[in-house]
Amino acid sequence: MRHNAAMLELAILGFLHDAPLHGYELRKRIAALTGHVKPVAESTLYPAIKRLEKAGLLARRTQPGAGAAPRHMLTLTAEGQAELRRRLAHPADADITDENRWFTVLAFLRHLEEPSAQAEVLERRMAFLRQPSSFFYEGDRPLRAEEVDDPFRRGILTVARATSQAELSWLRRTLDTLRAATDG
Amino acid sequence: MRHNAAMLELAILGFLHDAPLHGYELRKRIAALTGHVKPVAESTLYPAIKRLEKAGLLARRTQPGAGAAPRHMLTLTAEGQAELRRRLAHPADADITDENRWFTVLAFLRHLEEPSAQAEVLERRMAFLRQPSSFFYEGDRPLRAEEVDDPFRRGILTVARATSQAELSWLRRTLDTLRAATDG
DNA sequence: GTGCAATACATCGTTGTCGATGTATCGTCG
DNA sequence: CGACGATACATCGACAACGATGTATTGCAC
Repeated sequence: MRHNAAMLELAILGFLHDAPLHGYELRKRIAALTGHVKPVAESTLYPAIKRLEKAGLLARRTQPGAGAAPRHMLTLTAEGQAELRRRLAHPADADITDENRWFTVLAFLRHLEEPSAQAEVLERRMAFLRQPSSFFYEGDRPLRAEEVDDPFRRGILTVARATSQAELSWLRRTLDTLRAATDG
Repeated sequence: MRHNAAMLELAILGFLHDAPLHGYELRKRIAALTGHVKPVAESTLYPAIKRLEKAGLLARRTQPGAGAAPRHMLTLTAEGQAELRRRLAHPADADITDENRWFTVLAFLRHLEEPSAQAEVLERRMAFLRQPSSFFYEGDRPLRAEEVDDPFRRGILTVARATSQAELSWLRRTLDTLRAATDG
């Protein structure tokens, strides 16, 4: 289960948790979710479906094609639902640090039932965003935007800073709500 | 030259343009640049160096190791410099749309000599950020944060919006400066 | 004096990615 | 009626990613 694979599989499991879908429709939904940033090829999606099927996480029933060729309606099995929750509750480190992958986790995090489990995941992201890290260093010291001469590198730091602040403030608001839900 | 490979190769060429380095040092710089978001394994870096060497983009000279094992000092060849500029001037679409890859382009964009060539690349990013795209759709219409119920999906849209606004304003400022440099 | 971390590079095997290509049906436009 | 695009899925081959593992040296701490 390499880098992107985890993300793609998570998206498949997540979408199928909402409703049974066939591959082609799944493909369109994934394209809408991540396609404008990082498109997924058909020849990547179908093998991924097979992997998940082989692992018993989803089942397919062939239906006469509404439009054209026969459709393979895909349904999440009980194990599939359990696996989805496991992956959402305990994402790999790269799922927390890589924005693309993190957004995929967020897109399906509502499938975790416990607000406290959701909060735990958000807290991991918060810890990552809070640690002082840069893209450029002087020795071991992370450089701030003002200390970098190159305007393009300053841009990286400026944008990263704005993103991180916006996300931290959203995380704080959302965690407050989740904690209120747990206490109440 | 698949997905990540392009980004990794660009980083190698970019760092070597500044100064000759050996693989181990290269690895540390790449880790600083992108490692906290998306780490690169040693066993990915060394084959990448070999690919570039084989393509004649860089040359190596073996030196007695300062610390330990013999170092392979890597230098960018003339073709390597030309290739770096080519990749910077004409990035693939995914280099523009994927934030990780885009940041890598930005980190080395100063190696393009012409301010007008730099401006062209920034304009491609601006065009991408300006087109109305979401992560969630109702039919074909992109949904705004306020229209989405799920708090986590709202978070995605909120954060993406803040990033995109911060970056657009930085892009406008920087493009103004670049245009002033071209006119002046 | 020996284990351990850091330096520095390499290879191997498994798995994932993706472009190219193929197959088949249906609707529609001309 | 013939081309074309959308629907719907599949296979193949080349190549990239990466964990595991290996090799070899230096220096430091215990």
